Parts: sequence; structure tokens; C-alpha cells
Amino acid sequence: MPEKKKKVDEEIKVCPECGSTNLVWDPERGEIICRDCGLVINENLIDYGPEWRAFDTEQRDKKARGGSASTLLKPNKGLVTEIDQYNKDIRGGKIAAKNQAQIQRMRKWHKRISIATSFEKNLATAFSELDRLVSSLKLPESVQKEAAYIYRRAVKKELIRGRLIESVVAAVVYAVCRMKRIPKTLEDIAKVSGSEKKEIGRAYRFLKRELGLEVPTSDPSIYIPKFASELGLDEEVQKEAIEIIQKALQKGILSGRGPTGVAAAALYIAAARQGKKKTQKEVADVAGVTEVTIRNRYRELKKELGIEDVDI
DNA sequence: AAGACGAAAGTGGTTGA
DNA sequence: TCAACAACTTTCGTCTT
Repeated sequence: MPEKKKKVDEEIKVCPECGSTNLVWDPERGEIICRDCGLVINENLIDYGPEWRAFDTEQRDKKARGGSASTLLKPNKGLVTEIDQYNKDIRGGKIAAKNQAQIQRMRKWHKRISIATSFEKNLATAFSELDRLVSSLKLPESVQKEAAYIYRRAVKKELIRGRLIESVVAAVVYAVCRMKRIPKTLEDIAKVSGSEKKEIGRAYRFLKRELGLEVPTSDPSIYIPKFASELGLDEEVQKEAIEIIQKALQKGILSGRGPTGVAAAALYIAAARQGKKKTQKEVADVAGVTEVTIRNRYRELKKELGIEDVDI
């Protein structure tokens, strides 16, 4: 794995996200964190760090074992037998479909065996994960409290069974962000959580239904300040972008469209109209969509709102 | 040389029979 | 369980600046 080795050797001094040199090494979590944008720079380092090392020493036998590398990311330090959510074998290949059912049962029973002290243990694990997510994502304390409350409800209703605590915690955090209109995408959360976007989304929809969470349909405007500041666009541009979105909302042409794509297009239009043009690619990158999506939204907005052509 | 544009095909997930 | 479907991405050729 040459590309992984390379990452280990590299000394990281500048945040690749915002260019800041204000980086902190957090030995407890094994991460380098950017103080300015909250980016966790090499969160994966510890996954292979301790392991590849053992391969060239005589400690190999002592250290070699199944399971993941010792990581302090997890409250149990990752040393407890755990059957993960991914249906992959040790080489990363897919496990045959007929065996997946068996694995699923094993997972389920494994959970049940340890259910004796379950409630407290579950909460302890979840809350430390919650703590980690909240600080990585720079979320306010109110989010943490609200999330903890919702999580408790979920545990009491036994909605966690068959799901990884990590995924559920991430889902709850996502739900609270949506409820409080904090601009975090599923992707933002997936990036700092150990779980995949897919899993978190699934857990989110499930919780929303089972707990009857009232989540407002997401408004693209909430992403405007976030994207704008990453692009260095001033408040005039933001104001106009938000106006564009409001008009589009009233016309009802936004239903079913991804909020980040809409926000990106509105920002692109507003910037160009004020002579502060950014390229589609620049906008697309901070919004986490493609240029094509921006163009599609751009076209729709222009047509429906009668926005004059942009001149530079 | 870089950016913008849009057509066409592909992707992963949801929905409804 | 399977096919239709919507939103979005990937890829690519062409036009514009």
C-alpha cells in the first residue's frame, strides 16, 4: 500500500481545506485538527499506523490480531470483538449474499448477549461518540443536548438494535442540525463519523419516522453563508443569492432539488451579477456538487425567474 | 489554455406494484 | 422482489473568452 505509507511520512503543516497553519495535534484522538475550519486532517492515520509497524519487528506475533487497529477513537478502544456493518471479508471482498444473513444473525446475537448492562453502556458509548462528533463539527452545545435527548428516546424505544451506535448518533446529529437549520450535509457528518453516508441516511429516516421528528424541508439559504465564506464572497452577494432562492421557493420550482446544488447556483449567479465571478468549478467544489448540477440549476433559475444574462 | 455549455450514459437510492 | 423513476454524476465534444 504505497499510497498509504506516503501519507504517514508526510509532515502536514498547512490545512488543505483553508490553508491555515493553525493546526493542533490531538494525541488522544490521533488526529490533526485545523483550529480555523475544524477539519480533521489525517483521521485515518491511526488505522494503519500501529499495524504496519508491527510487520517489520519481532513483535509481529504479539501485535498481529484480527480486528481493527487499536484506536482511541472508540470508547472501548476498538479492542472488543465487534462485527462491523460492512459485509466485507478480511480482504475487503464482498461476503456472499447467503452468508450475509448469517453474519446479520451473529451481529444481532452479539448485541443481545451484551444487553445485560446495555442501557448505561449504550449511552456511555453513544455520548462519547456524540461528544467527538460535536467537537469535530464545531457544533454548539445546544445541539449536543438536543441530540442526547433524542438519542435517549431512541434507546428507550429500542430503536438502536441492529444498528451501530455510531450510525445512530450521526443520524441524530444530522437530524438536530436539520431541525436547527445548521448547514451541515450528510456528507459533512459522514466524513467525521465512522459510518457511511448511506448508513447514516438510513438511520436518520428510520428515526424520523419512529420518533415522529419534525424536520423542516431543508432551505438552500442556510448554506449560503457557509459556501460564501469559503469562496470569499461578501454579504452583498450573499444577500442577492438568498433573494434568488426565496423567489425560487415562492415559485415552487425547487421541490425535489438538492439544497446544496440550488445554493451553489444561486451563489454563482449572484457573484457573477456583482462582478465577483467565480468559476463553476470553484463553486461546485465548496458545495460538494458537480459543475453540471450548477449549470442545470442555473438554467432553471434563469428561465423561471427571468434573470438577465450575466455580463462580466 | 481555460471556462462554459449541454447531450448522453451511468450510478445509487426510493417507490410502488 | 423487481422495474420504473428522479436527481445527480461522469464523460465527452463543442463553443466562447
